[in-house]
Amino acid sequence: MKRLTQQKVETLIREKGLKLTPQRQAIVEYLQGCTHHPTADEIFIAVNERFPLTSRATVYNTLNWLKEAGQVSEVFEGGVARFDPNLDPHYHFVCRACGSVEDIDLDAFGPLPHCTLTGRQTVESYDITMRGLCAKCSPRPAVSVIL
Amino acid sequence: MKRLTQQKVETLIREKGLKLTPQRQAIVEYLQGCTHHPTADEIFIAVNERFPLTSRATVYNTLNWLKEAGQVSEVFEGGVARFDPNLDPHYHFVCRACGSVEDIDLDAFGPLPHCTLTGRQTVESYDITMRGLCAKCSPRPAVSVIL
DNA sequence: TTTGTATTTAGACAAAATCTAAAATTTGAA
DNA sequence: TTCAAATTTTAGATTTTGTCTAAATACAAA
Repeated sequence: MKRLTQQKVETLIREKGLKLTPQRQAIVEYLQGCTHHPTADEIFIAVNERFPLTSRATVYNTLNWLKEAGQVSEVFEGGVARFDPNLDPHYHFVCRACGSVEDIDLDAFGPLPHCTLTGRQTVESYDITMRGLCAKCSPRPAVSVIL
Repeated sequence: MKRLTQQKVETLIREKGLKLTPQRQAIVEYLQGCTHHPTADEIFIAVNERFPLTSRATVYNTLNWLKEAGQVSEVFEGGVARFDPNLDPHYHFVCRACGSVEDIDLDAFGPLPHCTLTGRQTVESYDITMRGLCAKCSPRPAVSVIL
């Protein structure tokens, strides 16, 4: 399971002659520890708990650089941009009730059928987004209880 | 091939006791004639060519109503909301060079393999977005020419 | 034509993201 | 350890996208 790491980011920063700042480290650490798909604002708030004067510009600059460097991807759901530190190829599940976004492993789907487009497009990748109700929001089957 | 139509929208408007205004008609006509996936602003500009004082609020209100009524869908690509008058189930292709969004017929893919999620989610639908280069942006194979 | 109600408009407002110039920090080298 | 150069950060202004509001207007039924 590949994921954004401090170490990898540090290497990339050094390679490009960029600077390792505490703000950048805090953003990466937060993303690394994330179990969900945070918005820029969630990241901004989290980083400000550790570095109270971090500006939004820094958060956006860092996120944009991480995107370009291929260390996070951006997922748009319901008009909201979210950031995804999961570097393994994967799909997404979005709950229509609570809006949560879950990662779905590639092999939940099995191999996709070969796809031939008629319009001479060059297909390089594809995303699949499943929609419905997440476990928490799904109605549970009634359970019999012996009293 | 199902598509948003004036007639269907008029029927829905009457059914709900809403009013048929020239602005609404202009928005629907524009969407109907669209070969691409316009943004709210493109629609705003197009409608204002015919009705110069149409406000953004009217455009957004109408688009939101059309969405609720199931007569258009909203596609988010690259952080931009686009509107889709194609009512047939379909997928999308997005060009990474020019950003254009094309509809891909459902059967370009063939039947999808059965998908079993382990997390007790209830899957109701899914979207597939293919990414790559569109026909215009794809490098063409060299063609031999007899001189 | 009249009337009641829905709709439109212009502009205020809000949220998300980008840009700017000045101040501060990082880093490599002395 | 100190210095200098370059990058980065900050705060706030700005832009973009979308929503909300109150007053004016237009639709549609009688």
